[in-house]
Amino acid sequence: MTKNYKRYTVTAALPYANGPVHIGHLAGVYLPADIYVRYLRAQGRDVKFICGSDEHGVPITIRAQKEGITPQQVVDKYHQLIRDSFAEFNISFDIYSRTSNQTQHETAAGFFTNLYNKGVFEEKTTQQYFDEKNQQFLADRYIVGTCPRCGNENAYGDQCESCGSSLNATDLINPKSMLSGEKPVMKETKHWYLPLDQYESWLREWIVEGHQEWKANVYGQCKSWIDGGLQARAVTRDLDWGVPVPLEEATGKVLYVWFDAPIGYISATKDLTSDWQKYWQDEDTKLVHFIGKDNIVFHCIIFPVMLKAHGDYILPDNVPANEFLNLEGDKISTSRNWAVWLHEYLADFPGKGDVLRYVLCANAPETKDNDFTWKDFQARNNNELLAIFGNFINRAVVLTHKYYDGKVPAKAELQTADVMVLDELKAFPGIIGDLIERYRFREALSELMNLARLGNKYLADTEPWKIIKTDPDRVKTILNIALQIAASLTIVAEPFLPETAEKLAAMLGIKTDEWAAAGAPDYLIADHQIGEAALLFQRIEDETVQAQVQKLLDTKKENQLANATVSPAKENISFEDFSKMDIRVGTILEAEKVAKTKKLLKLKIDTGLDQRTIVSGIAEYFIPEAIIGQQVSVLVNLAPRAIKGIESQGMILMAENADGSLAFVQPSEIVKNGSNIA
RNA sequence: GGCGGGGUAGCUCAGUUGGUUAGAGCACAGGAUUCAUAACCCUGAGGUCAGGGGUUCAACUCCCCUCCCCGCUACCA
Repeated sequence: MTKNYKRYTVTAALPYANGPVHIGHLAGVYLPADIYVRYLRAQGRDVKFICGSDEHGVPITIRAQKEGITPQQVVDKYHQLIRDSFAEFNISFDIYSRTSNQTQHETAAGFFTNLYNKGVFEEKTTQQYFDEKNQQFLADRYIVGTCPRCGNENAYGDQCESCGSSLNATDLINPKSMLSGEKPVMKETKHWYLPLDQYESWLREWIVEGHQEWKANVYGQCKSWIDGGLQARAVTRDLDWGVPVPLEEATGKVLYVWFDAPIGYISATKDLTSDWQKYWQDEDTKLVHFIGKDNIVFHCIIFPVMLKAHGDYILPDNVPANEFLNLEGDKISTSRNWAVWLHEYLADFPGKGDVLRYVLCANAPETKDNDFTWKDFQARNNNELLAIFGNFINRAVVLTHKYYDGKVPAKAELQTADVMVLDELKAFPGIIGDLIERYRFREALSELMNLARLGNKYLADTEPWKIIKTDPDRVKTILNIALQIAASLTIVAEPFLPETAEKLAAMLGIKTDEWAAAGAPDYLIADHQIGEAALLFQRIEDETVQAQVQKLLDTKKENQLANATVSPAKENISFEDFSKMDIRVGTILEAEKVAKTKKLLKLKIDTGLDQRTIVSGIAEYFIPEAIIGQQVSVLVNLAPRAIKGIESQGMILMAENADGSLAFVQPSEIVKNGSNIA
């Protein structure tokens, strides 16, 4: 099973260049990848760490249009921002490239041509919606219209968020382009498809049988996709932003981003070294993709099929995907600005990159979604990094200076306690390294802290500050061993906390880059001079984290206000049209949640005319018991409709806030049920 | 709707192929100590392992059902 690889190619998911990166990106992908790579390097292994910005695709063109700039300007801006953020957190890519560059265009086009010449693709001509005003085909996501199932007027071409049904763009009533607001027309277009279905049995053999060691979330997803049957997927798209399809008949078409992006790993490697083929085409190379869970299908199914179809490439040995990180109980969301942005964190906490690395690794979403809170951030800094790690180093160094002018004392005869501690010390690098190789970074970090704990306990048990008065020679041994622990800590901490390790190495006068030296009982030789004690970590006060929480709440609020756009007025209607609507005041008599739905309440309403049942999508904002007795406005002559098998006879009028929350439209004082609203 | 992951101590999480009294860190309580950034060290309390049923000598672990959270369902880590 375990193969002895000669070298490693490690990739981290290409961040999409239409926004900055936040703690979720770091915790989910870049930090674990960086720890893995730093560890491999410290082991002296041959490794290339590859990443870059993903700069193509529709969302970037939309963003450019919104901001009134070119797509290139959009990606230039975010490419730099993202690259700098990673650099500041010491994510040690060997190259951070980008998919809009020349190498990528050539590589991706060449890859396509290779598969095309092999006859891999299927060609299909289909009808798609086309925006005549903007002269472009529309992705399903960019078409809005009325949902044929529930009547929601803001359903997307792929899904209605009101009733949850998944749709085809052609199902929508009154479709409109989100780009121009115009009604799109159907137009014929030809595309090339990657026949994933033809690779099903191969995928089954490769993953379902061959990679049962993959993480449960990854393996489970892959198996479910393969079992569920795969479909051919278009690899081209009608768009002018991307890698042009290298065929005469395909002018105006580009490669679809998911085909283009993973090839970015290869082209980035080309930009890094002329030796790139060794890292992609040699069976002795171990390929590992670090990604988030949303990317599993691309890295485990689609890209491997591309590589397999090409034939010259190796396949990933593992794809350690993480789950998602939440922030203070809510999903991280770029559009809602609910995030801790990396560039902002560093502005607020200069020099504390390692603290965030520590916290995000200790609480990484390795097996399930996790929550980042500022309170936890503070606690981990103060109670763990500072109290256990920093404090141990400080004690050892301060005592050495106090008794021996900062010179490492020589060991005398060892006692049982010393031997036991040295034995434990010896075991740590192997334990931690093994965990890293198994992608269990959280546990590896916790073992790192246990090493610091070992040091603290050793000092507490041997009490050199007491013994110095009675048995000074004994103290020499104790401090020698304490410093050996500190030295090993430096080395094994480097993958996790590179800045701290560097400071520590400077303090102890050692190097950090030799993993093999960690755990040794005599790494520091007698009389070696160490530097003055400097604090590795500072206490983080309550006010500091409170300010961060406040900042988060403020930006959320500001963002909400900014987003509270008023939708444009609809077309004029005649009085007759209006008077067709029969709106009455009614009272809610009963309310209960519709089983197995998130949003639906089944209401019984006294409309004055009758008592009727209405199903309303308001359950997320109201507790059923609490709304009984309230008066509401009811559209009573809306044609009945079955929702979840219950006939809904009318509609409750609601006012919707910017955040999606709802309020009843109700009379300011109690009126008789059945009163007309006109 | 289909599928995947998860539900274990107040909080964040471990728990390998079913096998004694279910573990760790943080928080909490008590003690000890003063070299150290009010830090360290020791001890303790704290769990119907979401709920129900089944298989078994034995179930957190395997099977079935129910509930809850998250995600995917084909371009937001």
